[in-house]
Amino acid sequence: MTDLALPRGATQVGLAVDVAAFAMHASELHVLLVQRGELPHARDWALPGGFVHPGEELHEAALRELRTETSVELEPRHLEQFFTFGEINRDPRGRIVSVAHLAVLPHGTVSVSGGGHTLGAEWMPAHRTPKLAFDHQAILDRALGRLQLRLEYANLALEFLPDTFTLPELQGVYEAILNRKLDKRNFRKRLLAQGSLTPSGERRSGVGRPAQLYRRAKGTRTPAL
Amino acid sequence: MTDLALPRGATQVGLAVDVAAFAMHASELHVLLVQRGELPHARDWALPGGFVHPGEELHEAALRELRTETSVELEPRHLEQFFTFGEINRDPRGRIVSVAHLAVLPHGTVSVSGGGHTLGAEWMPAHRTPKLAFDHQAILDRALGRLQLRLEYANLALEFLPDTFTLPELQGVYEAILNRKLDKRNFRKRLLAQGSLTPSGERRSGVGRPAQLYRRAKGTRTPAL
DNA sequence: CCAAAAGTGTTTAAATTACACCCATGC
DNA sequence: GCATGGGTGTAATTTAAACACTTTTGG
Repeated sequence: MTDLALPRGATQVGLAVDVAAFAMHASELHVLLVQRGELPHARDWALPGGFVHPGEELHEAALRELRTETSVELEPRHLEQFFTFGEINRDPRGRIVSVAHLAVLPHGTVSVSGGGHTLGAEWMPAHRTPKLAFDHQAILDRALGRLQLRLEYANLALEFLPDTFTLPELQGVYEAILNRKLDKRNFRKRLLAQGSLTPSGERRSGVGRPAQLYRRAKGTRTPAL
Repeated sequence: MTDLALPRGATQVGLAVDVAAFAMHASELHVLLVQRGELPHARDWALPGGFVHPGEELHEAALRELRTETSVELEPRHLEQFFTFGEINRDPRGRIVSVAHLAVLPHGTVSVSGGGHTLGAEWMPAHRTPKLAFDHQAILDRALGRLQLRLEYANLALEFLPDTFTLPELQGVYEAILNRKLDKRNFRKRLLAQGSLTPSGERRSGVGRPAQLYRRAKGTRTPAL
């Protein structure tokens, strides 16, 4: 491999990543937002994101922005690129192309606080967010669409839950993402039939009858796509 | 909107597009390839593509590259971005991020010749291509996957055909893309049931019994996605 | 009348939907 | 013993898959 110069006329653009990071809280799907501390759009809420560093892969940049703009400590259980936003005027600072990523964080990722250049970070209900900076509402909409698609294909719902979980909890994840109610009996039938769950033997007590705990069956990791 | 400077540390990268353009020829799915005339990878076959110009939208760049690198005269009937390839070392000239596009050209787009910096352009069977430059085989593989997905969702198969077409022709498109045979009776049942085809009244004669001609039913344009 | 491709229906299996009551526990 | 949430089965409908022969035309 020879090292060659870029041809003349090759547009140099700012390369950024944005991350729509989802998690479940209180039976509702939440998305992680940060409050911007700088112009443009200072004080507006936005998806975490920023510029890719030299020598950094796209997914590494996505992870870094997630970690530094928020105090999220946990590794995402799923991370995928889903669309690239490149409209000329999407950012007033110049031509900035953003490769948007979808991330799933496990349950328990509750407390976040701002970091880096942000004033703060918060989990907000994904289906009703405040006005967002730039074209981030469009990015979020597309992320939600992709999330719903992935629910059917991959077992992506499992990534929202801890290692062991109950069937009503899993159903709650589906309902929060699809934004509609599902029939309990049909849901259980379908999920158990596909054989990707193993009963752990334990049960979880709370109010009402204790629920059977399940875990992901061996050899059913979410495919890489 | 204030005009602001890019922050320090913002990576500037070369922004490119590549296009996997498909069409049907002789009952086989073909992809449009160009033979490179310059380093790197001179004389290798590659997907048409190149750098985005300043002030040019991503899809405009994709269309321009398609037109200038090949002599394809027709408008694509479908064009969508499907993945962004950004690995650090995918191009020996430096950090070049390519937004890959999938295009569908209508039937009849037969003759192509090289243009611009290419030595030539050719339609090649999509499922068995020569060794390709850069990571273009990976791009093509992903394009084929996306094409198969779209077949189910949207009526993307119709975009491969002229305005009027026969059911056996349409089935041929499905079979070429899915790379397997389909049952004639079930295929017709399914397609006619979904009500997106209207018989034109005409028939097409050739060898054997003449076939009924159909056209796309009104109000069933392929969704924008 | 023969070759070639178009066209047509039925049966079976599988998947999806709708739907209502009993069970186990904590207080 | 009662409130709370967990758990279970069946019938009806829809959808998908398998499968072979007849029809129309040109030569």
